[in-house]
Amino acid sequence: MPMSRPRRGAGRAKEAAATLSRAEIVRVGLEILDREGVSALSTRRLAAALGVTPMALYNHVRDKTDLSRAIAASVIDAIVYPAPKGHWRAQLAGCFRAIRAACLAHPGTVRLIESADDLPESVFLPMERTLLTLTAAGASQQDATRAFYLLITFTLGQVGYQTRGWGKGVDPATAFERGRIASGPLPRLVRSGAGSEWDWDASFEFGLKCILAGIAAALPSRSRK
Amino acid sequence: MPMSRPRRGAGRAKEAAATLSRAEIVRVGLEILDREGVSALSTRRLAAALGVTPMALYNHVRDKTDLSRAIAASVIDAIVYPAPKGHWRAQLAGCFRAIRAACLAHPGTVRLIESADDLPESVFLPMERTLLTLTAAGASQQDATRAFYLLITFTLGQVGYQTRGWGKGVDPATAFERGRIASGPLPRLVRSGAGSEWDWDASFEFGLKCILAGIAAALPSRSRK
DNA sequence: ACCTGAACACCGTTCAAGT
DNA sequence: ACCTGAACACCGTTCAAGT
Repeated sequence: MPMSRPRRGAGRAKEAAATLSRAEIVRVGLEILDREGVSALSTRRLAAALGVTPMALYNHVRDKTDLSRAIAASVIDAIVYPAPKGHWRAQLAGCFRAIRAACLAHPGTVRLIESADDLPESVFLPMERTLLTLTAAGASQQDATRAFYLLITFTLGQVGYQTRGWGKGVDPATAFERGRIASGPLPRLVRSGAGSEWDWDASFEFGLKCILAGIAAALPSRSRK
Repeated sequence: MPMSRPRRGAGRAKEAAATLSRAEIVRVGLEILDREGVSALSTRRLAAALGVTPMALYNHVRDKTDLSRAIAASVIDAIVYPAPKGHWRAQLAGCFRAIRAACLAHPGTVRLIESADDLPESVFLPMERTLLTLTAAGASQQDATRAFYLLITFTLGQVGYQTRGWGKGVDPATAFERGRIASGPLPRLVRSGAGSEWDWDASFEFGLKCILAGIAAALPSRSRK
């Protein structure tokens, strides 16, 4: 029965990986995620790309959840935060711009983070940074934490809409005529320019500016400047 | 071969639904989603709950994507927005508080929206409202659109973290000792009070206040009040 | 028009077996 | 210690058939 067994590197497997390792699994997993999206990231598909049997993965990874989290962590861990110097506004802006850039470089990551039950520990790093920066600027521990949630939901959400599209495939100008929206046409929306050519960079910077201005207004008055 | 066929209402199927319909499918689907989460929302599982064969669903629903979107739409469509009266701040606050309340009432919805490629048309309703309110307050079409993205990412993201937890199962006090975080302990985070007893309502209101203050500051000076 | 039943190509994962 | 192969309990969906 065991005739020849020329499995390794056969077929579509582009990785002729000599040795299987957790790092290698994560690397190729991220590649699949970037190229073909979350739905393509299956254990069987990944194993095939590595030229290996599905069950071989389980020697380096506990289960699918562990795998997904490891891939997400590999992106988040690679973020380089700018040195925490200067005005607190600049510190926070730099921190969340770095997060955004990292997630945009690997578009599937946000989806992966969103569908994860447990997040990798490294997400606590920007949180700790934000808390340090804001408490030093005079915010209470509580307000600083609230501000972090505000900043992280905005940052990740924005990347999410940018990468997967918002209302993709729906034309607001005709949605009403086709009877799909109940309450009339959407003239403002039609003229908003929100579409495939929307400038997400500018949109992010606008939101960031608003948030930082709002946080400044929430700081105790003596430290507001 | 066709011996008795006592299928309907047998076993665990709690719905003895006389007639299958799109509305009924969506209703029971939302029930499953609320009770057991997105992963339990499969066509086969749903069909069983309806006391019907999986393929019966396909007479009322195009595919899984269509089903998911219909369920999400049923939640979003049910949102009642407060009358657009009073100060623009109050209008926007009311609008997004309504969205938040609706999503919190059906915790799986955010997950469903996040993993949908195409969003239901009804998401354009709060968008149109936001644009109307803000342009009336003096904002440019572009800034109003940016402000909407800011508000919606924050609102949905916040609900997402609230329902699925943020860093659930990770203790920031010990993450470092266990070697899972690279850059030292997280004293600020430990003392932040962010945990299972975190007050998400207050957190949302804080963020909303910041955002509205920030938007106000971005309005042209003559309409800022 | 609506539903069933068998089938297909996928999943994640267990378990016993090989080296 | 690491990998394979067969198997199990699931998926979404097609297709031919029933009423």
